[in-house]
Order: sequence, then structure tokens, then C-alpha cells
Amino acid sequence: MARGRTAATPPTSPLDEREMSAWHALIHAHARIVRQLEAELEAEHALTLPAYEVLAHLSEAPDRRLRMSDLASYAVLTPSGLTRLVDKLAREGLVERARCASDARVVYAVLTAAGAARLKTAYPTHLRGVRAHLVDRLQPDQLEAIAAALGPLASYCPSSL
Amino acid sequence: MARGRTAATPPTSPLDEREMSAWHALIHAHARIVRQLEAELEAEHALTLPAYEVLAHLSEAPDRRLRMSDLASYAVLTPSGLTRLVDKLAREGLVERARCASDARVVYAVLTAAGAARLKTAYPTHLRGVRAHLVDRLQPDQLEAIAAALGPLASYCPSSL
DNA sequence: GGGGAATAGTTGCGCAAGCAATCATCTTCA
DNA sequence: TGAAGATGATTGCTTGCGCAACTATTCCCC
Repeated sequence: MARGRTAATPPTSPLDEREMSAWHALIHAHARIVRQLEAELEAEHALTLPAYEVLAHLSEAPDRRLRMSDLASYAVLTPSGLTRLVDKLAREGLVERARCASDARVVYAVLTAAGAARLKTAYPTHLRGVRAHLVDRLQPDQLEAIAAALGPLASYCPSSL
Repeated sequence: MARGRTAATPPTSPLDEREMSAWHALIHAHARIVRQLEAELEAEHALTLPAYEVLAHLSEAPDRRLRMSDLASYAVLTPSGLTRLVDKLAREGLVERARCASDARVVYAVLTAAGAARLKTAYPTHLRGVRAHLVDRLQPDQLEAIAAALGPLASYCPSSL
């Protein structure tokens, strides 16, 4: 816990102005962007953001299928959260479950034709939202900086780690 | 809606590599950081992150009190969410409600002594978390870049807008 | 090869929190 | 002044989702 430090400093020094504002900016910007995006997605296509992301990731996966646990990390959900989300999407016919031949423990979520179609219609909304609320409001170098700074903190860890 | 664009471009052009990775980095990093932070806060002090933020904002407010609606925007909650959170904190004796003399519609949330004490013990945990999961993993200029880029997108809008 | 640990996924449970509707109060302006 | 609209806060309802516990399968290795 205690890494080398001199006697007089407190356990950890308080956040300075820059640190505080970065932290708050991250929290607030995220909340605002995600909320708007989700509201639009929900209003126009009856999809939550995680649901959209599940469909999107499946559509880009080989064979349009992914293991549940990989999908969970992609979609920023816990395994249990993903199970229920896939339940729901399956009820709507947008994905299907498929067992894995070589390992009976794993389950694949597979994008159905209906799911692909739904994704296709929702895509413009999502794209427009990401642009309107994030991308188009930043300079290219700012986008780069965010990706470079936050990317390593995200560490997808799909199946690995 | 449609700002000037030439005929051949699609409604909105798809996200390029840089844009995609910034967007994903934001989503994933946020999720990861907030989850860890919240887990620690909850385990050590039985406080959710929004609850901590409410206490923290109150402690810095003049007279240790804030209007419900202002507090809601600070804490990144909807009014209804804040009402219930304050309900809960009040039940635990960490905050109190106070009516406003000049406007009977507004309610102040006021930090109690117990709330201040709880905040004081939770502060190190929060601080350590923000450092460990965000601040200490970035270069100073990266923090600056995040604050500069995301700050405007957050737009606190405390009571004003 | 069989027993214990690890891994994949699912469920029971509970809670946090958003939306829409409602109530109370204040403002405005005819 | 009094009726319509704004504003602040709360509640009913619903849902998404995380944790912890559980089952099923596979891996490891003695």
C-alpha cells in the first residue's frame, strides 16, 4: 500500500485543480453523452445502449457470433447483466443462443437476420448521436488525446486477463 | 438538422478509427474506473459513488447546504434520483432537509455533523481510488487534455443553463 | 483416471434510478 | 386580482443490472 514517500506528506496528496477537473469532466461528460444517446436510441428504435452495442459487436464478429463472456466485456456488462440482456434480445428475436461443440460450457450469442436488420436501421441514430454529442464537438487532436489517454485504462480484456 | 453538405456524402459519415477508439475508450474507461471506485467506497464505507458526491458537494457548499436541483446536477442524477438518494442519506442521518424561507418550493439538503464525519473517513478511500484508477495512470498533459476536451461537454449547468 | 480447482454461464435477490404524472408554489400579465 | 404557465420537488411504476450463490463442464495433476 505505502509506496515510498517522505514523512511529511499525507497518505495521498489531495487532488489539485487539474486532476479534479479531469475527473469531474470525465464523469459528467460521460453521463451527459450516454444519457442523450440512449434516449435517442430508445425513442427511435427501442434499444438501450448496451443492447445496441451487443448487436453492433456481434455484427462485426466472425460468423456474427461471440461467446457470452467476450460479449460481456465488449458491452461493458457483467456476465449476469449480459445473460439477461441476451435473454431479452432473444425474446425479441434479434439474437439466438448456440452451444459450442468443443466446449459444452460456452454459449455463443448469434445475431439473427432480424437483429442485423434492426441494427441497420438503428445505426444512423447511433452514429448521429456519437457525432453530435462527442465527436463533432472535439478537435481531431483532442479525440486522439482521449483515445491515447483513456484507451489503456479501458483494457478491453476480451477473454484474456 | 441538415447542415450544409454535398450531395454525395451519406447523411453522416461513419466513424473513422480515431473517432471509434475515442468513443470506446471513453465508455470502457469510465465504466472500469467508476466500478472499481464504487466497489471500494461501498466495501469500506457503505457509500455509493453518487452518495459520496452528494456529501462532498454539500461539504464544499456555503453553509453546507444546496438546493435539491443544484445538487442533482452536481451529482449527475435526475431530480427524482436525488430525492430518493437524499431520502436514504437522511434516514442514515447524514443529511437533513431544510425548507427555504424565501421560496417554499425549494428544499435544501444540509450536511449534518454525522455526514461530515462520514465524508471525512471516506475521503481517503475516494482519493486513493481516483488516483489509482485514473490520475496516477496519466501524464499531467493527458489530464489537462481530458479536462479541456471533456469539460465543455459536461457543462455542469448548476441551476443555470 | 479420479478428485479438486478453475472456468462459463445462469439464477435469486435486491436496489438504484429514470420517466411520467402529480402537487405545491411562484410568476406574469391581462 | 386571478387565471395560466413555469418551476421545484416528490411519488408510482418499471426496469436494468450488480452481487453472490449455484450448476455444469473442463482442466490439471497426483
